[in-house]
Amino acid sequence: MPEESWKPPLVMVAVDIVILTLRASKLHVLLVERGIEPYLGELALPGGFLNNTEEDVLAAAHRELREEANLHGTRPHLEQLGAYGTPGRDPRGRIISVAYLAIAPSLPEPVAGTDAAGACWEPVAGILSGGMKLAFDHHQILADGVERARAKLEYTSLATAFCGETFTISELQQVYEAVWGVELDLRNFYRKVQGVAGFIAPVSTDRRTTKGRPARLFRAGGRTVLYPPLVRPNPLVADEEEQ
Amino acid sequence: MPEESWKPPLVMVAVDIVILTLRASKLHVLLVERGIEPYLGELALPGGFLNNTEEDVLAAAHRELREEANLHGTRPHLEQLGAYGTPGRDPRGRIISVAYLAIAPSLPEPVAGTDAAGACWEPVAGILSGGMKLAFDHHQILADGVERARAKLEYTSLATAFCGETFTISELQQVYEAVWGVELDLRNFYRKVQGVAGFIAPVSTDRRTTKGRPARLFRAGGRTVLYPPLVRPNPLVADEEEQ
DNA sequence: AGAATAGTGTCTGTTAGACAGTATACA
DNA sequence: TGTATACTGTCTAACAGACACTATTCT
Repeated sequence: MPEESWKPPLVMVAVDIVILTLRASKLHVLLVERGIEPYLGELALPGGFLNNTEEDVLAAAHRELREEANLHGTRPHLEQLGAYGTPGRDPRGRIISVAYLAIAPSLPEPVAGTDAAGACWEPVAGILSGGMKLAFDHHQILADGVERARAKLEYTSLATAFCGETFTISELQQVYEAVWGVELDLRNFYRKVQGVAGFIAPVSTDRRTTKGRPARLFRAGGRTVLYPPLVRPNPLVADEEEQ
Repeated sequence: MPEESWKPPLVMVAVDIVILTLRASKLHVLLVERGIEPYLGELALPGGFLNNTEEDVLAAAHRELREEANLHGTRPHLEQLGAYGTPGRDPRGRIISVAYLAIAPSLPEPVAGTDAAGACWEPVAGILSGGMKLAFDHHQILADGVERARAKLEYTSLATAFCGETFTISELQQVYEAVWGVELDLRNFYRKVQGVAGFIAPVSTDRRTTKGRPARLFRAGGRTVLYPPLVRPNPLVADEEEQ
């Protein structure tokens, strides 16, 4: 038990961000090549320490997001994943990292972040299957972030955060298929999506595509909680658990 | 941007725990009366600082759980809710609190925690409706914890964590009704619960109750992820949002 | 037999999944 | 009119919600 003059230990606080987007109909995450030790030269999630004792954690996440990804104008979705504070996760000392999940619309231009030297979009599938190692415990953080995104697609309008201001229904379907890693029936998807009140709202204009019939445009409806939810197909219930 | 000799700021790290249980068929949370400033004498979630620089955050949560609630033998469910790190949330300085959600079976005995002086179980409903103020940002943490529990009842076997080693189906139903704050149809509940493979497993013995036909006993089946999920009734979809 | 609690069975409207055809635009 | 893309309609099996009765124990 703490005595009278006992002082709590001091630790460093960092933020790390799982920035997800769609590129070429595949789920990608933004990674940076580390320019300093430890893990110099290896790939890691973008992030950094709090600037000062007064900086808000969420504000720090927003700042890192701005520095690393060049999201001109767009206000991406940003939510906290949790704190990762196992001793020894960073050889520099006791560091607690607050992880965030960000969802960005797929931008035509490549990364070209102002700050981080080698920033790149990497396909998530290859990393999760163990084909690529990340620094620190970032593999776990990424896995948690992807699982959060998959789950929230079911019962929130998070999918629209992957799209631009306006989008077509098949673009929205590609989001679900890429994040969930499944194929969905086109007709059932149309029916369900348009059946959830307030999920998507029609926009008068049509988008001219290369060929064929132009698709109708939609924007995110006001509703953020989807009811009834869009349930993902049975994941062949093998019993695995968190914690 | 940090320069060469820049050092990250140091902050204090605490853990706070939302310990939920069922008492008299109502959802309760464990609160303690603060014995020191700030918020001296007010009610707060149990918690405290890391013991030392080497203590794991999850281990600290387990330690606080052991100190505050006397859970003889039972291994309660414990999962992280997230980090709460807004500057100014604690007048003593910059403190980041990692919040945890714990679910404990309802014990017949009152609290009598070894450590905290005035620990008591308080009904959650009254607090959430604004009828009771908590110290710090603990009202928000409690609200997040309850919402997490409500959500996880749908698609995980979390409800069994509210029960003892063995339980009857109507006891399980009382968990759902208390946490969700709704009434469920008894017959549909029996059908659904027994339809989810691996959710509950029968135990040969019957429990002698006061009167009437003895109820069959079950224990938690191996499965932690429920498929199909037990969806809670439509919450009259009014559009509210987190973040 | 009555009281008290435990546990089924059925009916119906809705939904999910599977599937094939029609519509619109451009060359 | 051919091609390429966008969209819609139907059928069926399963499920959800509503509802009323039977079963077992003790006194």
